[in-house]
Amino acid sequence: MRMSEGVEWALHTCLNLSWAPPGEAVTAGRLAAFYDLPAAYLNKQLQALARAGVLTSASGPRGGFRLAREPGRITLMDIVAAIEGGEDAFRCEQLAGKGPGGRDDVDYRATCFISREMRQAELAWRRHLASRTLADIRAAVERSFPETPESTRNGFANARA
Amino acid sequence: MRMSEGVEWALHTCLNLSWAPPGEAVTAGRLAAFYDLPAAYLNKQLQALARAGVLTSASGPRGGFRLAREPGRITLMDIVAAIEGGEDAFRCEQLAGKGPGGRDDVDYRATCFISREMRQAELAWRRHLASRTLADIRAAVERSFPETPESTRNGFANARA
DNA sequence: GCTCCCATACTCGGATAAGATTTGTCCGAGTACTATTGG
DNA sequence: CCAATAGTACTCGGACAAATCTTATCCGAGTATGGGAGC
Repeated sequence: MRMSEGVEWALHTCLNLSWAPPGEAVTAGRLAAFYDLPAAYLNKQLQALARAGVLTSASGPRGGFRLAREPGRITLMDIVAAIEGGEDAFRCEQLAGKGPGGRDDVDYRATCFISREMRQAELAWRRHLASRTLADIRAAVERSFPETPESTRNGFANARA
Repeated sequence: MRMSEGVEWALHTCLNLSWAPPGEAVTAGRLAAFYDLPAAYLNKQLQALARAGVLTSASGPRGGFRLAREPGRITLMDIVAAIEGGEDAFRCEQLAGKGPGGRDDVDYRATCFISREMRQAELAWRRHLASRTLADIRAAVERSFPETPESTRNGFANARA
């Protein structure tokens, strides 16, 4: 059970976008240059974020990506779900229904105690991620590293591509 | 981020083993027949559980698998970790260290706020799984379906292989 | 009759392929800017 | 001098390939059983 590498990219990139000059879109190329990532692949992840409504995108000169709403209304869960898809990691194949005494007319995703506990565990995970917004992270970073907003903007400005 | 199918098999199989006649080992073949699973592949998962110390294994006639300790001391986390490996789903590649202002002598897995929150979320997940034992599940099942212990033993007895 | 030994059948264990998902790359569609041309 | 227009460069978007992980299968190593021979 390994989470896609793109999730980390997406999280950091969204955070960086929260420091972008207001009203300006940032291209995938610049966002990728920030961490020296393959631009085309990061672009793919950003597309997913755009489809999920986390980012807005624009083509052409002056185009690029920007946050679709204020950072306080974007949770880590939003970003993770956009990249990984909303499905549970543990997918109950209703094994209990295939054993002796199993019946076809019962939905074991609701009945099976194993399935329930696994779902509860994931729910705890989801809840934590949903309780943290980009604004929270941003504030914590700024408190520890006050120079970050400016150095991030400089990073965008200096990056070629 | 998809959890291996083997985790579901392992959980159900361990639960079934908790109902096995005491002192008797059950072969991978019978455990697989219970849910009509590919025996050789289930065997592979059971090997992992044995390596992790959840099960004990024995070769030859009268051989097979059995729980390595009482069900009250086997958590769902033990089983999941045995199959999936203990590593986190989110693996911090220390992206923050590769950006402007990043330094090589800092461990960003501890510093980076994104990494921290992701780890916290997974910790919540782990905690839930670690708080539930096989005995808990078994008790819940027996309360709702009192015939399960016997029908499971019958399933083992009747299964060919 | 009892014991020892050997052949046998059974089961786990790890090495070996097939399939699926993730990762990475490329080129085309669309858009805003710019320079040029005509009024 | 101003406006309209055509060209141009730039960016996202989705289609296409490589690599990695998961899933599945197979055969060999080891072990308890059962029968037979010897005492």
